[in-house]
Amino acid sequence: MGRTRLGRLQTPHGAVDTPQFMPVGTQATVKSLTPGDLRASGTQIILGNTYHLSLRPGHQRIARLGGLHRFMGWDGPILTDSGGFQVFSLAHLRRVDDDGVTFASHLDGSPHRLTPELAMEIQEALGSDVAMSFDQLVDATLPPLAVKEAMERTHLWAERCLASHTRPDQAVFGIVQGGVDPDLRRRSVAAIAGLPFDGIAVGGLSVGESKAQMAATLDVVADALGDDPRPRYLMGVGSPADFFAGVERGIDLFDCVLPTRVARNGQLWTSQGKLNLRNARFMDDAEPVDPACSCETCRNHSRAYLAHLFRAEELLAYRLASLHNVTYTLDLMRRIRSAVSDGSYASLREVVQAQYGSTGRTDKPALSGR
RNA sequence: GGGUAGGUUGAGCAGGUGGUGAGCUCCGCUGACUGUAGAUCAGCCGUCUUUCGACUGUGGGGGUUCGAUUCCCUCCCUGCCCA
Repeated sequence: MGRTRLGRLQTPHGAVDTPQFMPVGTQATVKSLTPGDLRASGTQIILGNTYHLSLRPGHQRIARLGGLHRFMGWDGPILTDSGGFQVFSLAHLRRVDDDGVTFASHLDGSPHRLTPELAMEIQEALGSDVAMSFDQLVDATLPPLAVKEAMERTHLWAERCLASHTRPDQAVFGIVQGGVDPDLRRRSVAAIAGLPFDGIAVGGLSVGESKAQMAATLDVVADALGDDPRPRYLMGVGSPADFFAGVERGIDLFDCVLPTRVARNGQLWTSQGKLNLRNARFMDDAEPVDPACSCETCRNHSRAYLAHLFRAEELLAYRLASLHNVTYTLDLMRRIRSAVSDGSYASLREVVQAQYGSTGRTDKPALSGR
């Protein structure tokens, strides 16, 4: 179990039990799910996005309408990403300089500037419980010099984010970068953890590197952080198996689009592994998606029904599938928390690994046992 | 009954005026998806073969020709117009 830990994160909109998973609601909605659905799934905290919401509908508008919580009807905690991921995912639509990033809007091509100061201003206007520092995420397989340059820029931007932040009721998390290079990662932890952030995020992972590289990098970060008490957030992870790799290395928070995205594409996560409900074999399957699940989808509907809805491209397919996958994921996190408490963690990991594959061991058996 | 336009691989089409028709879109099958430009994308989708490739296929039958999807005859089917 290594560095596994349990905790509770306090925010102005409620507490969050950790380790915890945050469904992603980029555009002020976790796609296809209502706040009521999220509550029913056990969701405690969700994500919003600086870049998307500033472009549409505009952060000032959201502020005028009472802030992001009120705007979207979710009164629980919200963490907002800074737009750093879009520096990566919209690489062909942006230009980076030391001061910030200029995007050509993915909506209409219009120029849109994002700097550390603007990213904080937008997040303060949105009123999220946790704001993320503006960082530069790069492909870990880029030449070391490029990874180093992005990391150093991230460090400078981190200081500017803290310097410009004004809301006392909003936490700010810093982001560690440095690709998969152990030395860069250590330097990045030293730089970020040395600043008065409220939490420390690990960025730049799950972007194409191997499972082994991710685990090894998390080991390096965990070692470098030592007994730092602040919440630790592994950004963009992950799959059922990946949660174990993170939890064992001291991660408290995860977010990922995977549960909702794959749900919309017909992949359902269950206690029996993953199912692709578009497969012909489910057309006559009267079983619930997951007999072990008590979500609305599994209580009331069959695999055959969902298989039909997907084929017919009925909108309900996306909601029922997303509701189930989010429920499954949050149930899994809850099971992980209780397994850590009662000592059954190893057997839980074994079961989930068998269903969803390896969690990516490092080449050397680091952090085995306790 | 007369006239006219057609009949192409599950569906809908493209093409083809005597010399290699397996091209498209659906449908279907499978896979992928990790801080959401994603209810998306990719592969396959006549038969055989892992691949290369080979073979078959333009409504049926017949004819002309070295060679027919193309030209001729005939039959069948469909739409429309006339009676």
